[in-house]
Amino acid sequence: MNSRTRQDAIIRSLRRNGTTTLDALGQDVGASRRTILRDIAALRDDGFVIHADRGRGGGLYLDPQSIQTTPRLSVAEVFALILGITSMRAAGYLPFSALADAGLAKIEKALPSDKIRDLRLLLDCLYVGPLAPQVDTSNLGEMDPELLPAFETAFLQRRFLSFGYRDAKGAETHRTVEPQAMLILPPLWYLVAWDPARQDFRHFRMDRISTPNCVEDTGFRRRRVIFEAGVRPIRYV
Amino acid sequence: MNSRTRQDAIIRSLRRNGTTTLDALGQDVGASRRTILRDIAALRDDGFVIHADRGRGGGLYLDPQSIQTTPRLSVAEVFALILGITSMRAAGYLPFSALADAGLAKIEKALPSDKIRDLRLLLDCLYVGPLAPQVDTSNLGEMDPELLPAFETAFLQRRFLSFGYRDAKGAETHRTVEPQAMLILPPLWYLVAWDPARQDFRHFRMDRISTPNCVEDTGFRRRRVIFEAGVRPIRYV
DNA sequence: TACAAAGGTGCCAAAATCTGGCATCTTTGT
DNA sequence: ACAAAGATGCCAGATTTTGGCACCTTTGTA
Repeated sequence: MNSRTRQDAIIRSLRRNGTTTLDALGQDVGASRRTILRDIAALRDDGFVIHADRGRGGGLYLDPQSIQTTPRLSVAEVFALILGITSMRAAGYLPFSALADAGLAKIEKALPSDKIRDLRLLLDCLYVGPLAPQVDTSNLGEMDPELLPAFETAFLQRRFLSFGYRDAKGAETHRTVEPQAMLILPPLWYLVAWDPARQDFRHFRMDRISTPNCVEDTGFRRRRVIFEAGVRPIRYV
Repeated sequence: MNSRTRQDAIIRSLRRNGTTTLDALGQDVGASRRTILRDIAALRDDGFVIHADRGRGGGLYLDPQSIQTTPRLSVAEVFALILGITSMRAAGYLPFSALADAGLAKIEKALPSDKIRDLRLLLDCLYVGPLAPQVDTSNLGEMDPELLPAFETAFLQRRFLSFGYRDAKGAETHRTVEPQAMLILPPLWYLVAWDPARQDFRHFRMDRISTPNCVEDTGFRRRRVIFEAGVRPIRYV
């Protein structure tokens, strides 16, 4: 059993038993006291609030409120995710039928780890607050058409993109990045890109980007028929 | 560098370079040829379609179409997730303001792994098809009120729940599970529960559940003030 | 107040896993 | 025919994880 699986088991055990002891946990998940302690430290580091009472009659238990304070997806957000997918599908946004009758099966498979920790966190407490009757998606936002040509070239020819950027604090910087995707968080557009200088993905608000232009061929070569025919269309939705 | 990070680096390198060789990849991500091969095997196992041409003039490259056939979230679904969250918030569904101006920051943090593989997959190709102008979330579905009392007791008192279940093929089974959450995938309700017999989480469509009742105290003990005051409210939204 | 039971920490050796190198095989363009 | 490129199996070394131990702190109770 790897450490992730064991940590999931610990969370389940805590949920199931309410309050337990280190030794009982060890018995339950089949690991030593020392390992359980290490895992609990890791889980706490991950944002799980696990209370521990020392002394005689002490024990370990999950904080019922912890879900609201973890850095993970909040319950409401996960719920929104699921509802989001479903309603998008219902409205014809999604050409796929992956989520049809399978319930959560696809979502389970889709989430990065094979066992869904965040869904498990969701399970801890379902409270989403009052629901409004209708989702309003008007004003999805628009991209400044002046930016389009440079972006289109960058994406289609897989070139680096260079531009000026004014961050949230108003500081002006110059970036050269590998454009990866365009995202809309209505009403704002974002460029998602790999920044080689910072060795990380960064997100740039489109309305803060100025004077973009392509600076370099990234060396992408079309070698196979599949590439000849399959240069992917970039569509700005 | 751990294997996850290295595999991400491999995917990026493949994207950036179009076609490369094992040795070039090894140079790029700083690992041996053998390790690269192992990682590529793992990535393929994970659903990435990585073509390899043997022989002189061969090379490795990502299948541009692969994104549509992986078992992970499709691009459109990830997009729907993001749009879903945002529009839910805009409509007042979410009491939190976590996603306010932070763009994807919260989503990044929230996803199970510290670096978001699915988002990276999303980055590989952004194509969501034509968008409908309006999301329709009417008919969110309702729960059969006859089921409520047993479920309420099961959740509030943390008891096992026993019921008859007719699966998708019409087969009738009897289940005894630990109820974890209620989910709505409009218009359907689901019970999410840990099935001890199967040692896994299972999802049960509410309309396929019959004669539920609580069968056993799970041994949850209220030991601390925090539990006395904090028995979490289960609200059926 | 002493004591026992519970969580917490540091350290080290054993166990498990990961990595790199090597030999060898298969495939394919020239 | 040959060379270049991917694929596989194996093994030893490196790295990480795990378990055991000693010892500490905290706290309810006799």
